[in-house]
Amino acid sequence: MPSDAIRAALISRLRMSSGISEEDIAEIEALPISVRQFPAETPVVRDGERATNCCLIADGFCARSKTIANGKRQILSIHIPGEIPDLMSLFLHVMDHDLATLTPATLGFISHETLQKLHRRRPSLAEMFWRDTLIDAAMFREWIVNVGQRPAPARLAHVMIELRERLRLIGRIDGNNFEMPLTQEQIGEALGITAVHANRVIKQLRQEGIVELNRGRVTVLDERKFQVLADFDGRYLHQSPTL
Amino acid sequence: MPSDAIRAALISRLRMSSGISEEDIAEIEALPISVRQFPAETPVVRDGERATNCCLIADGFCARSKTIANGKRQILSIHIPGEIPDLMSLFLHVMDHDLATLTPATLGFISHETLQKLHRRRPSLAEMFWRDTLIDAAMFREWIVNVGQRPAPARLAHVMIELRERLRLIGRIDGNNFEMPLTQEQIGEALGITAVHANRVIKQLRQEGIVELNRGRVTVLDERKFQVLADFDGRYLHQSPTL
DNA sequence: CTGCGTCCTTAACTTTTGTTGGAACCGGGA
DNA sequence: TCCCGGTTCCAACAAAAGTTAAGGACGCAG
Repeated sequence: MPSDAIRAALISRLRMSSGISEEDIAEIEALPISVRQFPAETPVVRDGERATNCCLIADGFCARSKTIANGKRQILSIHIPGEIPDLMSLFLHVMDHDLATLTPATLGFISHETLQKLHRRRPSLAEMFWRDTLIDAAMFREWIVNVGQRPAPARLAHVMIELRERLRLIGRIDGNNFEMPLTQEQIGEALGITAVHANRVIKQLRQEGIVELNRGRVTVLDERKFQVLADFDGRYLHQSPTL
Repeated sequence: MPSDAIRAALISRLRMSSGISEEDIAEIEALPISVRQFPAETPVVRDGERATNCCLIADGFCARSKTIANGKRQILSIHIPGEIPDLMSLFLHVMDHDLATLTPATLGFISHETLQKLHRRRPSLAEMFWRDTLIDAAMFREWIVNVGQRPAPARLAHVMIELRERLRLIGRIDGNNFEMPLTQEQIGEALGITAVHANRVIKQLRQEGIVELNRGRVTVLDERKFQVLADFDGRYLHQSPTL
């Protein structure tokens, strides 16, 4: 993948979420980015490491997670092309969680130094990136609510719809189905339940004719039931810059 | 409370978490802040509202929360003097959650306009505030892990220790006990369990001689057991600016 | 094509947590 | 002082989720 295509993903997302000027686009197009390929299920940055780059997803899916003393793991977020999952490392130098690929992925790395200079040169871009990290935090807040208050089937539906709405923004929805490349083990880790229970819940949603999950692909069977179950209100994604 | 004391709380916290220059301190001391008193259990900003100010806690405790369709409420964070719980509203104009007082509180309001201008004038302060919102996000991540992966007693212990470590920074620890002004109902909402179960857990920790909870005050009975139970690693609080 | 490993699937059983309903306690105001 | 509302506390029962164990599907490497 050419480095231009990578920038395009970022620009199109910033345009959606914040509105971006021509000058700022030019700045991003001039950004030095080094591209690397990663296999599936591979760590990108680890908890405790000192990061010196931020990582832009050009292609593929990533996830952030934390592992606690007893070995249990919690997935904190799922990331899609155009996002910068570790932008926080710019000011929080030592990582407090892991970032890893879910699928084979193409990642572009931008050095902290480059970004710091860019911010001083163009405060409007700094604010845009700041806003980006704030949306990240808003998604964490909703994730807390999901894990803390919703019953397991609603949790699953909610995570699915959140992912779908974000994929929609980058034009990655195909009719009534979309990608969600997690194993049932990982779904459990995202929802705060065991893999066995995740399987029970998936089975239940399939039997009730709400949603089908097959080899990393979600197919919605009954959109109305799906939405009612998920109790989804997308305001927290802050997808419109004017709001 | 004089408006100077309010600024002092903020400055001392920024000094701890980011390091701050004399010029920046002068800027903060010159900031126009309007002070208001709030009774306990009173909303400050509501989900869906458009904020035009950020709110600095001079005295008292606040909490952020979200309420879902079935009426259940999840507490997302607890805030103490010196913090700006709704800094995110600077760029995410419509609130996606509630902010309310827990105790009677003194709050200082700074207009978004003032802050925006300040950032353009002093990028170093902007970065400090940005870092502050990133630490906020780091706390949300840990909160997800807490609610998603730890058994209820560990959840309670973890929230307690997090609060204690933050209170320690502002010199609000008194021997082996500290303030945590939540009802059992609210503790349940913070941990993602019912009030009845919260009561069971509190009783259990008391009977095991680990920690005592009485009218909004926590008394640690066995520090070692307490820490083991909580599985607390404070790195995510990013309290040292050098890291 | 065969064997191996990963993931999915299910069942039986245990533990944790939620629900309901009620009693005891406590502080503040009439 | 006594009452009132909000907490705290508790028990009995129900529901949700965790644990353990095992068989089957599937893709891939040899």
